[in-house]
Amino acid sequence: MTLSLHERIRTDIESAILSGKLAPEDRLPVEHELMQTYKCSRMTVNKALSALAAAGLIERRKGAGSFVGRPHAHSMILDVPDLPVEVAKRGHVYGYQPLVRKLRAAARGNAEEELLAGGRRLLQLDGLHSADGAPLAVERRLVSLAAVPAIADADLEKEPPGTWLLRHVPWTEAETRISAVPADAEIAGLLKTPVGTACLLVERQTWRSSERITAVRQYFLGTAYHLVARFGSSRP
Amino acid sequence: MTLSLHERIRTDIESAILSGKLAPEDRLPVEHELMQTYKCSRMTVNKALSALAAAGLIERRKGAGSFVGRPHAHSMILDVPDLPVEVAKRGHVYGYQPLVRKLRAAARGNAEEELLAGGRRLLQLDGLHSADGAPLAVERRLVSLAAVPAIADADLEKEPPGTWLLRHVPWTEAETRISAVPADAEIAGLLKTPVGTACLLVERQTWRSSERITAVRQYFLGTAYHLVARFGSSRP
DNA sequence: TTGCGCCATATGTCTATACATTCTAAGGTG
DNA sequence: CACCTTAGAATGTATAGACATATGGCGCAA
Repeated sequence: MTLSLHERIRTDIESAILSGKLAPEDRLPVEHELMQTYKCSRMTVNKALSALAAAGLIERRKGAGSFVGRPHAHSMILDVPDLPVEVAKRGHVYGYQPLVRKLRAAARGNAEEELLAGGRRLLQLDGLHSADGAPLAVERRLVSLAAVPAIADADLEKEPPGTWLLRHVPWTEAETRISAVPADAEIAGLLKTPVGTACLLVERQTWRSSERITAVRQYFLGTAYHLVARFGSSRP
Repeated sequence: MTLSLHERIRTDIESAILSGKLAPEDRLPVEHELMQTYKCSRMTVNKALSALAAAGLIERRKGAGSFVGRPHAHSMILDVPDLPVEVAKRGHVYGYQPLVRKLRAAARGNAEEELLAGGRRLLQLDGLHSADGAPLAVERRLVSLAAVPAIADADLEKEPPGTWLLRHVPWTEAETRISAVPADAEIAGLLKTPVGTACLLVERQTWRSSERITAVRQYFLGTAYHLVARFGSSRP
């Protein structure tokens, strides 16, 4: 794979930063210097530096120069795969079993639900994900009918609502909260595991602009599932 | 805030996609059409579209055109904060208590440890993180002396090794695995909690290029800690 | 009808230039 | 010495044009 010139400039600087040759707060060569180093026009250099700035690796200050950003060790990329896809990738047969489908108003006094409902009704969708017939996760989902009226007519018997939403509803923002909880009686019963079993709890909310679309709680069997986050070039 | 022209083109198309006016797989106007619409040069249009492509909102195919991408939930940004900072931010007093500091060879037959050691010795560093005096997490860490010889002389009595490494050792790649496990007798004893309590297990490995630096297992008290991942503009 | 090759189309990259905007530092003035 | 002005430096934005390269459809030939 031959890199284009601006990609080469970009990766050169990138590796200088990642290897520590360029330390945080260090000043980068100015555009004119890089023009001479690589014998190219300023626009080419600019494209490389702008990309690095967009990626958060460097900070550019008009009139002052370009500087290496502070290590951003604090963020990694978390893969949040669609469950059916993920289960299939691990070589198992995926199954989804709907448990509850209920059209209802937001619970009075529950601020979360009231925000999600936006004055209209909510669709509650609970279900059980399984792999090779064994329970994998229990899901409790609320969908705002104000934001997604079409879901009232969707066929959600075989396909989990998360997959349907992913395919039909564009969203702009999401937040996922990950914790560990013991299974209560109901969860434990559905997952066919003793009460108190360690479960990975994934809570996710989704927005389109400032409008709330859906909120979901997924209880994964702790020993059967894990999440992976990465930083840097993907590793097998 | 007045947007520059390429930003305006970018946001115009962005909102057309997010509002659903442009559906996934739809074809965008070609660059020459956008040039006429906005009465600008091709480079300006190109900059806007390239930014959208870099953000994953659209897909560009040379010779074919630009198309709205399928919504992908596949990646979110996971905040992996430095524990002392995170605890302080929540208004608690952070504490770290070293438990084990042992220079040893890789366990024979343990492929993970042998890869990490790279033929030389490992530094094992176990410790307990606490918030307001209450146990928060147990940490079991291995550091490759081949990669980080300086850590043999570091003062790790008050500062956890993770924080020291973060500040002194540049790394290029990391992988974090998140799962839920029950506390075994040892973990439970350290965390002052019953055996079997649900713990959030965070396993992280770090590389510099292809050299392994450190591997750590952190067992968090499930009810006392959670991780957050985000997609989209930061939300309070 | 099928398969191949060509060409118009559309994006990818790069150049050279121009002017705007913002920051820094030098130098002069009170 | 403190303050203000100003010139230069550096990035931000935009233009117009050139050539490169991948795509897909159309027409021609077997």
